[in-house]
Amino acid sequence: MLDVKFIRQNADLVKTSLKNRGASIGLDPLMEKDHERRTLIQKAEELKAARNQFSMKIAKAKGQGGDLEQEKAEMRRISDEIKDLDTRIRDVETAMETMAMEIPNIPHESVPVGSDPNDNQVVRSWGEKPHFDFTPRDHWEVGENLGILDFKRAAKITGARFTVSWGLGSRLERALINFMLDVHTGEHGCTEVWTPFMTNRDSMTATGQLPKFEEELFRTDDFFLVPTAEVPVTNLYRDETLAEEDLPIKLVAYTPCFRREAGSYGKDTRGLIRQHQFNKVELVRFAHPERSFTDLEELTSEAEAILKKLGLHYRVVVLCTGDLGFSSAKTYDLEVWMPAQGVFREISSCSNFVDFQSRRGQIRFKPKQGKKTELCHTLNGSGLAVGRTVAAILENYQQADGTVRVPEALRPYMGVDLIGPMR
RNA sequence: GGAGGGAUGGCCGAGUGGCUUAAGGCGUCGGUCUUGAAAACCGAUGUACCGUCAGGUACCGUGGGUUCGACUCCCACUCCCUCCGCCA
Repeated sequence: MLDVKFIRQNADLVKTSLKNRGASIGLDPLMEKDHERRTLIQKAEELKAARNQFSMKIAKAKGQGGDLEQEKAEMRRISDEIKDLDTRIRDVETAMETMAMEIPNIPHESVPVGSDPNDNQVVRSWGEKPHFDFTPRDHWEVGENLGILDFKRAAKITGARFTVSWGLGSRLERALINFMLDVHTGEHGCTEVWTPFMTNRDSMTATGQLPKFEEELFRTDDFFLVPTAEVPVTNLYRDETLAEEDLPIKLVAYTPCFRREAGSYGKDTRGLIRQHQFNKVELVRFAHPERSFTDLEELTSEAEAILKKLGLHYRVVVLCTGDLGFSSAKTYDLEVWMPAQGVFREISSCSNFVDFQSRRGQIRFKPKQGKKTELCHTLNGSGLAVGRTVAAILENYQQADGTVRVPEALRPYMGVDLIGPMR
């Protein structure tokens, strides 16, 4: 959420931001409410000052045995008026909150202006496309032929867009999770956290999933299933004040992720690319505002490190204003090469939300030299999406006979060099 | 599911209708002392909103009510804790 005062003072900037994002909402209704609110507050505070005066007078008179009937009557009138004004103020503020929640973050100045994914810019790439002497098969075909991926039974147990993995397929999933966590904790200095996989409404609101994207979430009667570890991990410090010297705080968490994928019917219906439930190792940072964009570069390179160790060809793309997520000020997508389809697929998304989430969640820090408490900047990135990593490995490391070589870095975790057919 | 207890500043914690401008402690910051540190002592230290300024207002879990006036009394709700029951 943006600060209403900031919107008021930087209306042009916010309007440009909305236009560049292709957003359809305007600022005028919010600004009108803002004006109304300030007028009402001024009136109410004047009356409250008067009420405090009268109250003091009555208290003193009572001490001297006096009885101020006239003042009491006046007080009653003032109190009624205050109550009325307070109700109106609250209504206006509720309306403003609803409107402000719908305004997306302002893209950072370094973000290219554009309308759709075609305007995203490739920043760099790593590795090379692997060469095949045969026509590479899609990962679901590789997995089903080996008997390690089982979409049919998953559909029977639950439904479409779920997966069962068997044997070394299951082990690959687990190996990747452990491998990623070990790299981020051991080499990147992240602290591992284990969180609830369901959260309440306040947490979903702070990170920006609610109120706008409720149709994307699975829910129980009481809670929402996490669509990403970003939600529980970022909310660890909601409504807390951190110490400046503790920043940046670097966390990493594994969670399953649950997404309805509403509006994506017909897209990626086969394989592991778009599932209702998938595993992800997530990097989250709480950063000092002065260096959060440096933190974004670091965090992105930490996610890249996993792809490098796995020997997977990828490229880094900076999202243009039109493709940028609602809460993000700047996002790099890591796209891994998928030889069967001959395309790069998103496998990680690394974003700096600046103070957008921390304002909603009141995540703050106290500067050392007696300055005012400030909002932290929050960042996160997949490090990586595990299901898509499995897909990438199956496609990039497949061999003519249908077996799949295990990337060097993963062998200690897999216990084998080769994934052969299930017996 | 049943019974009971609780929610006050960064943290702990006192506070039964108007000197609450929220006691006291811890922590933090500054100072004195010290070669330096610790200890001791002295002082400072909440957040947000309105206003160009002066200044003003609000905030003791949330929302109502009573009252001239609510941290304090009444009602409802939320969350946390303890015990019992059930249970991986």
